[in-house]
This record gives sequence, structure tokens and C-alpha cells, in this order.
Amino acid sequence: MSAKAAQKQRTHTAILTSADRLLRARGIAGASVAEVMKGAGLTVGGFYAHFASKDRLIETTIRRTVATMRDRLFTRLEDKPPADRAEVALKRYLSPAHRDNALDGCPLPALIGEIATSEPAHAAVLGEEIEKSAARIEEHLAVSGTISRRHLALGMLALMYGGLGMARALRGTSLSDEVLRACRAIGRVAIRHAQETP
Amino acid sequence: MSAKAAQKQRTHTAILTSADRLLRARGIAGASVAEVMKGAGLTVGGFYAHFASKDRLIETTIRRTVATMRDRLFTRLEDKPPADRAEVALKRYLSPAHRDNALDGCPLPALIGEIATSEPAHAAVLGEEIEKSAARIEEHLAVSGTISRRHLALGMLALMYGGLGMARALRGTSLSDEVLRACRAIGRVAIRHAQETP
DNA sequence: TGTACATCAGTGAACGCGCGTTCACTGATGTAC
DNA sequence: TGTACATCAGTGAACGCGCGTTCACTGATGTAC
Repeated sequence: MSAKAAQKQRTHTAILTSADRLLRARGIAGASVAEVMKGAGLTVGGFYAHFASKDRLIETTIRRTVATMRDRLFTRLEDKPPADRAEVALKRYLSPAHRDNALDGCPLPALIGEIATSEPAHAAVLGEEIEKSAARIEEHLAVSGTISRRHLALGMLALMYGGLGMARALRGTSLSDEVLRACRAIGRVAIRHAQETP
Repeated sequence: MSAKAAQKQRTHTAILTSADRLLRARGIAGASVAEVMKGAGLTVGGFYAHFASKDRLIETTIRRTVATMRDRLFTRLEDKPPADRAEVALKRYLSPAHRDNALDGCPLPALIGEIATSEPAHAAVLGEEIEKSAARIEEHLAVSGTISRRHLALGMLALMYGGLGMARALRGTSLSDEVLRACRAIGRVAIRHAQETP
């Protein structure tokens, strides 16, 4: 690869990193192309040498960020007993640390609503990522009873996105902490019920 | 009340109704003052005779809409056996009909993310409404076991907002239906566990 | 009852601003001979 | 190795547009005498 191409690749990554940060902090509409480029140390016009449109950037950024989150969520889970793994992931996701550190956390709780109320451009990406995350959760579920693994995984995702979204919106209140505890408790009940019932 | 004041009140309601519709369809940022006024058959300048700012309108609209939703969700629940009431409310909220009829449904799944990523102006309103909704759910829960009524109520809300938000974002896919079913199943397990365990 | 004045809901143009995208350009890097 | 030309990542001003808010105004309604 030529020095020129290598430089372009570095710039490309810098744009994605900046978009990542802004997307988590301000959502899709709040992450303007000009600010993304500024965050990467560039001016706005150069953007279109890297992405065809803002929508393409957003899609790429969502895929990248959510994949990173997924890997982090399921990291070092082999150390735990199989029956505890789903619960450990749930606790990690619904933790006060994850709520407070939104700039390095999962952006989906904030983006789902924005995707639902805007054009369907990003809905397909969201669907793919949810499928991947559900599959990863299913891997960590012991044999299930009356609720199928898939249903348990999808329900856990809804509980995680809903709970973290509420907790972040209410940040700084005791209600926010209560919501996190409540979701962990409900999730735990569902996981144990599914794994213990024959 | 004078005819003038009565007319103003009618206009006030028309603005709120229009704002309500736009808020559900497009979220806070997508509901512009000009479009809200157009929807009420008025021009933009007159808005400030009714509300001090767009933020005040949004707050009033959220309170009004969520209160309506709450009443509808818990309507005619006395007909059901006490142990089934929470589950009936859950099923109503997480129904395909509620997902598909977003223009007449609960706007919170879409707004929570927007509130979390924008200024804290609306967070207090959201907190109050969540408290009210949690209290209403608690009323309909039979005595609980290991999970407190409050935790069960807050967890149910997270499951409802998260599940409906996901289902709406994924509208038109089979995954959307699966998410609704999964959330109803998990909610049912949690409610029964809480009500049956001594 | 009639007249003169005050009020104020609603109009519509204008304000400054930020948005996504375009485009003529610059200048360092790469290629051909 | 040296020279002439091509490429193209990135610049920065400009585009048309929609935003929230302001403001001078209009005209129907209400009030005072």
C-alpha cells in the first residue's frame, strides 16, 4: 500500500472514531458532518472522499460500535459457570458504570427511538445487529424450559435497551438506580426460570 | 368566560393535539413549531401567545399524552382477576396493534432516547411520568414474593418501552413480531414468579 | 344605545443559525518515460 | 536520475433549506362612559 493510501486509511479511521464519539453523545441528528470532521481534525468538504453520505457513515459507525460492545459484553465469560453467564452479561450491561460512561458504552438505547421515528434507512442495520446480539446471548444460555432460548435472548435485549435507556435519561436521580436494579432482578428471574424449568 | 377567551382555549387545545400527533410520528426534534401550527390550522407566529417556547410545548404534550395512554392501558381492568391484571396491561402495551398504530399510541419508547441525548430539560418530566406509571402498575399487582412490587413495576416499564421501541424500529419484519412475543413471555414469567412465590 | 379607545390572538416576513451537500481549488504523492 | 504530467485527499466558501424566535401589524372582541 502506498503512503498516500495508508494516510487515507488512517483518516478514514479517525472519521469513524470521531463519529462514534458524537453518535454516543448526541444521537444521529446531533452528530453533524461538520462536527464529525472537526473531531477528526479535518474540514467538512473532505468527508465525501470517504463516505457517500451521512447515512452511510452512520450505518458504518453503528455496525462498528455495536460489534465492539458485543465483544466487550461477552468477554471472559468462559470463567463463569454456564448457568451464570447470561446473568453476568445482563449485570454488566445494566450496571451504573455502563450508564454513566455513555461515551464509551452502547449507543443503541438512544438510537432505537431515533431509528423508529425517522426514515427506514437504518432499520435494516439495527435488525442485523440485534440478530447478532441475540445469537451471542443464546450461546451463553443453558438448555431452556418453557421459554425458548431465542425468546429469552430477545426479551433480555429489550430489557437491556429499555432499562439502560431509561436509566440514562434519568441519570442523577435515585429512580435511575432503581430502574437498573429492577431490570437486573427481572432478568435474573427470567433466566433462572428458563434454565431451571424442565 | 368571554368568547375571546373560549376561542383561545380551543386554539390551545388544537395546538396540543397537533403537537401530540407530530411528536408521536417524528419525535421531539422532528416536530417543528411551524409544522405544529400548520397542523392546527394556524401560522407560526401565533405560537408564542400560547407557549413560552418549544420546550414548554413538548413538556405539556408529553404529560398530556402519557396520561391518556396510562388511562387507556389500565381501562376496564377491574373485570379481570387481580392476579391477571398486570399481565393484561403488558399484553395490551406489547401488542402488534399498539406497535402499528404509533400515531395513537405511547410516544415514550421513541422519546426516552432523545431525552437521554439532549439537554436535561425534559428529564424531570419523564421521571414524574414514569413514577406515575409505576404506581399505577403497582396498584394492579397482587402481593409479591422475592421481587418488590416497585421493582416489578419498573422492570415491566423497561420491558414495555424497550420491547415496543425495538418492535417499532423493526416494523414490517418477522423479528419485530418475535420481539413482542418474547417480551410478553418474559414479563409473564416475572409477574407470575413475583405473585406466586411466598 | 352609541361612540371612542384598549386589548390581544393571530399573521407573515424577517432574524441569525446550523444543517447536508457541492464544487473549484491546492498541493503532496505517484507514475511514465 | 530527472522531468513532466496525472491523481486525488483534503480545503473552505457557497448552495438551498428548515429551524426557533422576534416583531410590527391587523382586526375582531371587550370595556368605559
